[in-house]
Amino acid sequence: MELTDRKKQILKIVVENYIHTAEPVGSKTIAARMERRVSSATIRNELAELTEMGYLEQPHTSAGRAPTPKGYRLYVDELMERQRLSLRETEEINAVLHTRLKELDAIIAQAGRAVSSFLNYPAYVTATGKKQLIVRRFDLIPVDEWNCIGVLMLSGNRVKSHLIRMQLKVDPEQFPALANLLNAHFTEIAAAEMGERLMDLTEQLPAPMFLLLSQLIAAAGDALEEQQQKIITTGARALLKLPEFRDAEKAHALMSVLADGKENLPVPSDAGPMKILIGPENVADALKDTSVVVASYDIGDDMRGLVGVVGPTRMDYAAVVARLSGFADGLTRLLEVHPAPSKEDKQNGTGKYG
Amino acid sequence: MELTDRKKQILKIVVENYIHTAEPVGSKTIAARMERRVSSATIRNELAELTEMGYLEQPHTSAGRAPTPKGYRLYVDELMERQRLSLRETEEINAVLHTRLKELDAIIAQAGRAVSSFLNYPAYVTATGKKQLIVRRFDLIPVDEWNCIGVLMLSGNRVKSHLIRMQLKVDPEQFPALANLLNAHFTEIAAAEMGERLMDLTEQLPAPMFLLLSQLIAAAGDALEEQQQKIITTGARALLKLPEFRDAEKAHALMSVLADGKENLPVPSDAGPMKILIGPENVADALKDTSVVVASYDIGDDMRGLVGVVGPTRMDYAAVVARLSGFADGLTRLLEVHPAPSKEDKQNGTGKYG
DNA sequence: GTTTAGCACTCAACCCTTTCGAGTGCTAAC
DNA sequence: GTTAGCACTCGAAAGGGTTGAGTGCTAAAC
Repeated sequence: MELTDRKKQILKIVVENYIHTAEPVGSKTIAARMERRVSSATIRNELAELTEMGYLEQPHTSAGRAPTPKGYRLYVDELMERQRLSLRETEEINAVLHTRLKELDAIIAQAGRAVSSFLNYPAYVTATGKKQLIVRRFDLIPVDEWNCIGVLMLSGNRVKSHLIRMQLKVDPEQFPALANLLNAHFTEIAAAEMGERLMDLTEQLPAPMFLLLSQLIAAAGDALEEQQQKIITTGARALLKLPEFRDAEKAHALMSVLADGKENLPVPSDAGPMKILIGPENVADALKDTSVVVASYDIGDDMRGLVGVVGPTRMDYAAVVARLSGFADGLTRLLEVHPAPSKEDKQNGTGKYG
Repeated sequence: MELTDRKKQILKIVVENYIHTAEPVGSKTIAARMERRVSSATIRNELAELTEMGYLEQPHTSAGRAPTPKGYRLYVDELMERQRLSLRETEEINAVLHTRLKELDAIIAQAGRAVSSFLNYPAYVTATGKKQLIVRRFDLIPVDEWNCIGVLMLSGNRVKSHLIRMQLKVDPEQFPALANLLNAHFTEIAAAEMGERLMDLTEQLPAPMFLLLSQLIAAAGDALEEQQQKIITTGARALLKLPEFRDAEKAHALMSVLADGKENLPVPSDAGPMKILIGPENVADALKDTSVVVASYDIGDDMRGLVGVVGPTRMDYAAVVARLSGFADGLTRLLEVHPAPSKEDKQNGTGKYG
């Protein structure tokens, strides 16, 4: 038996239809989509042969055809039209990839994963507040005439550094002068003020110097930026174990809320360190059937965050409460501004770069 | 009507049973668990009153009772026994939280999230290889007599820095000497060799100097460590939209494989940059009903990684192939060793600290 | 030889009914 | 106040009939 062009065309139609509907495709549907008009009976003959050849299969006698793996393979290797990405899509992809994660985000995301896998419920973690980081000191380490390493010492004993490629060629001996300028005018102030200060200096500095300075300031501003409000949710998988989410619909609905739930998740509790919201006590409609347990933790002195867990109303409150508060405490300690040297630190005798 | 102690005890039993079974609890079950032996009829009387008072509800006349939100509330506020975490659990929690994420992990995790949300299939990202980062240069910026900022310039133009609290008080003027030692003996070599070199110096240095040096070397070693093999999976949620995973069982099974699937996921394709595995072509049993599309990307010069997507056999191969290769290209470019200054960088005129 | 219309046939999906049993509410006795 | 006993309720599971999309085959048309 031979794989004629018409057979291929039919196979392609079957695959593409099945991809979108997940339903076996019938001869009539195919006939309607064929280039050259043919009757469904003809298609049926062809289908029978394609089935015999192993490219298609029938879930049961009176159903349409679905592709077999062999059928998909042929489709992928020969029939599929390679798509080109639109320019917009390419740009979107690159944009997402280039959004660097801030350090805090990474910690928070990890905490979320940990909580969720510990408790077997979906977890969410937020960080809110108006933390004002300020620069305590600038250092510039010359690398060559185009590059230097900028090192910022920030409030809370944090250090950030990055290689900076200068817009102008710089005599390495100029770097100390630049650093001095930075330290003289731009330390101990909020990021917002830096712009003003820079303006004040416009007239006192030669143009190239000013240019370099503004570049450095911009870089510093970047580093000072801490996410204001970030919500990360993870662990949706855990929901599926629970009988109340047996049907995927419900589970999916809840997960969607969690995934982009920004506004819907319970707000910081004003009172104690721990809050339990049961079913209808939740404000968000989507959570009316679920309970939420939230604990708050401190991020340094000025920010606060929440770790929460979402589950069915019949969640194991006792276990959740205990573990969640353990996590909250752990996070608070982890994010303390002046961390006491921990046992671990002593052991390997170091702080950590990073 | 009064909330007697017995009523409370009954309520507690109902809640705790319901928490574990998700099934309405009947009078007989309760009777069996009561402290003081009573008949099920007595329990039924009490249940009727608890129901009337709004603490319990009946899904239908001939079913047992389940707690109402009000019932849970009472349980949480009064009846629940606060659990204490075992020491082991507390330690586990702290251990997870203290595992800092390496930079590469964060990028990879983010890429995974992006892929999955773009393509609406679960995604996994791996990084494998034996990347040897080496230190190009050390700098130590004195802060006070106890602290300094260590700045490492690494191969691939990466910079890392961290505040280091020294084990001994150090005269700030000693830092340049320490840095010189480091630069003289510990640059341009693999992390593994550092230990040996350090040993070689044992006798040539005064003890305190040696101590400080080893502390700094340990910190550097930490920074050089790049994850060797890391698999991150995300986006399980996407599966639930698909009819083939309508029943949560299937979805959950697949997700479990993904979540800790280390060994089961398709291995790096030796050939081209892209590989499609359809249904039974997969080695792992759990993936026999699903297809996997993987693309590989480069991490600098020595490492490779994979971005993959898992979906039903009827996945939209054309779309997935196009977008996935877009991501792979993007990642390769993002992780290039000598990144060309991007448009973005020119725009805001800076590199970024971080 | 290929294509088409026509027709009998198949079988999952849907709906309706019946059966079954866990669990109730009530009553009367202890 | 507690208990045994019994009739009752109602969801879940199992059986049976109907429906309709889709097939395979045959015989006629191209």
